[in-house]
Amino acid sequence: MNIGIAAERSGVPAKTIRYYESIGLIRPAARTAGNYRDYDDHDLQTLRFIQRARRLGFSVKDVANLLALWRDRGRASADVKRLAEGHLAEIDRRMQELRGMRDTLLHLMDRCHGDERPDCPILEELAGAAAREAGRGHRGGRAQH
Amino acid sequence: MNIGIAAERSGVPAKTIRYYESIGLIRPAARTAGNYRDYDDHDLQTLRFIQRARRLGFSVKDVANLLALWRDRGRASADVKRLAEGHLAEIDRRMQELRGMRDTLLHLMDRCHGDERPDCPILEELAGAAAREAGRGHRGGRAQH
DNA sequence: CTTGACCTTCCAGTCTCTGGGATCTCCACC
DNA sequence: GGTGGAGATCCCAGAGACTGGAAGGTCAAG
Repeated sequence: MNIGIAAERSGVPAKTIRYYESIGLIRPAARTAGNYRDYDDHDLQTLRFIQRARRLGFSVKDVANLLALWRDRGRASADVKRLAEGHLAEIDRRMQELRGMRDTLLHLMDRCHGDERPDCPILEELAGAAAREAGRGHRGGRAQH
Repeated sequence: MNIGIAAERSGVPAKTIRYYESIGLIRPAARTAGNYRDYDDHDLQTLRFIQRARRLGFSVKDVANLLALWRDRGRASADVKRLAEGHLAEIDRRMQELRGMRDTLLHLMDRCHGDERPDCPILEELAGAAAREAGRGHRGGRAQH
């Protein structure tokens, strides 16, 4: 099948399939007489595998490893799980980071009137209010970092 | 002061300061006779402002807007707050996305033995979740994209 | 005057695509 | 057989936000 059909059926855009081939994530596709890439059901399965892994946030590099494990009938499931654990840790790290940002941001926003007046705790804090407030003993000026 | 000192005191790496200048986020620094960039306390304050905003996850583009609002004594705090709200929404969106990945990943990992045996639900799901999903939740038309 | 830290500029690479342009091939229809 | 249009090919550039490295200029200390 042509790349367009493979794209449609796998959910991976044709452009991205070519890109994956170019970086070696997937093997070069078979070619027709007219030099079109020619995919079969097996390729489709691989493409779908890749798409699902990417949707779970695995990097392309991780996906390459998962793919290798998938093809290796003698793999230990521990190897797969270890990879997944690493990824989970990364997800947790990113969530933690976002949570910290969110908390600080909400705190700042709460104290900003959000009206036509120019005074704004958000800008003040970004500008260094924490230091000055700490010096003056002004309340509520605690920085997260 | 030299860029190295400014970097140290602001927490923004020298390379990044040059980068910020190159993209117009900060104005070109003054230069010494030897063509070294020369920063004063005002520049330092700007750099620190930028760093705090970046730590809160604001994009460089947003930071440029925040900087403009900061310098505009006649701004309305509502404008600042609106920008912050947009950013908060983006943070929430990303957290949601990560939470979804995390949930799915955890679900898969729970069912994987993680031992020396090769059978692994993580790989199995990546390889064929769609087939089962199609059986349960029918997808009417082919993908449009 | 030499040494070495610090500075300069510019180019390339990261990561994962995505869009665009020029050109080529296929297929259905007349 | 001709034609139109879809869809294929290739390659370059850009996005976001830096980061590393090369090749060379400047400065203060010894």
